[in-house]
Amino acid sequence: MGRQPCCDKVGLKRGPWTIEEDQKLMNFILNNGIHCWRAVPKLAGLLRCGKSCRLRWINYLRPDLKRGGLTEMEEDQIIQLHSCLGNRWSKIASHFPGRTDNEIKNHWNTKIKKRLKLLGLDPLTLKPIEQKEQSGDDKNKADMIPKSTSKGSGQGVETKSLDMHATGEEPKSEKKMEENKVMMTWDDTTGFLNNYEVLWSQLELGSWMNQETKTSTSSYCSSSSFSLDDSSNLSVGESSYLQENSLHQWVDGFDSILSWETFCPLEKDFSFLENRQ
DNA sequence: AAGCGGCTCAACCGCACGTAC
DNA sequence: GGTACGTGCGGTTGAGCCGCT
Repeated sequence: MGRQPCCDKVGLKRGPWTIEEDQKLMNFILNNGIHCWRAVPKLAGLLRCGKSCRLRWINYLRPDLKRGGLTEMEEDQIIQLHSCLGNRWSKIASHFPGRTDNEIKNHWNTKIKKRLKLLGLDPLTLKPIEQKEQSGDDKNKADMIPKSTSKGSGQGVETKSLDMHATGEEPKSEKKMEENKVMMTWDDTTGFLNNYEVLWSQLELGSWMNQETKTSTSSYCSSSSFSLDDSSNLSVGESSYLQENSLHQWVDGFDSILSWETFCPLEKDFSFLENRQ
């Protein structure tokens, strides 16, 4: 069969977005909402493909984006979520309101992965890597390890089965099956998280993860983004659902026609656009 | 000051998925 | 059920920045 390209690439602009393009896109979305990404560039007067517009909006223009680096606590949560979900960046990102999958993916690949390796842990499985791979200088390791994490390296500790870890290497045809494994019921998830906490506490690694942020799963679960405590009357699923929905509602809200004047109070959120060269 | 190498992150690409017809 | 289409996702790339020599 073969799929057609998402757009006719002939005559379309690529590469970095200009301020004018950003403003056109933002103006259009804020005034008209998002109905069909494919139609957006045409209607907004942009020489970009819909995909490119979507990416630009999600990763950069969305007013609810959090700016600035990820905190240590967020990093710890990412590590834990990654151990559960594997490279499902969008799912991981859904637990961090205002963060994008791209941002988290980049952060993982450039920083967290490196840090875990220096700790002697396989970033995919969190299992200890062979000793020989650890021969790097320890001084640098110490620099990479957060102050709260310098307690232990997890060396020689056999991690119990964390088969739910996606290795990121399984064939995509098995994705569905894998999804079924990961998409546990929320009750299962809660149970898993409890077990996971026990697991962490058994690992020396757990101790460094827990220290400053108290990010065993209990604190992880009481974080703002994945809260059991904050929404004690809600199941984890419900609270997570609410968080995801808040964004959907936010986007849907634009369907009810937001004028540029309405948008003006948000101006400060977009000041970065003017500050760019 | 210039050259170099490593790092970061925005953006692209290709494939998978969901859905309408 | 098969096909076409729009969207989402994850992997990868490359330009620009920064620190070091």
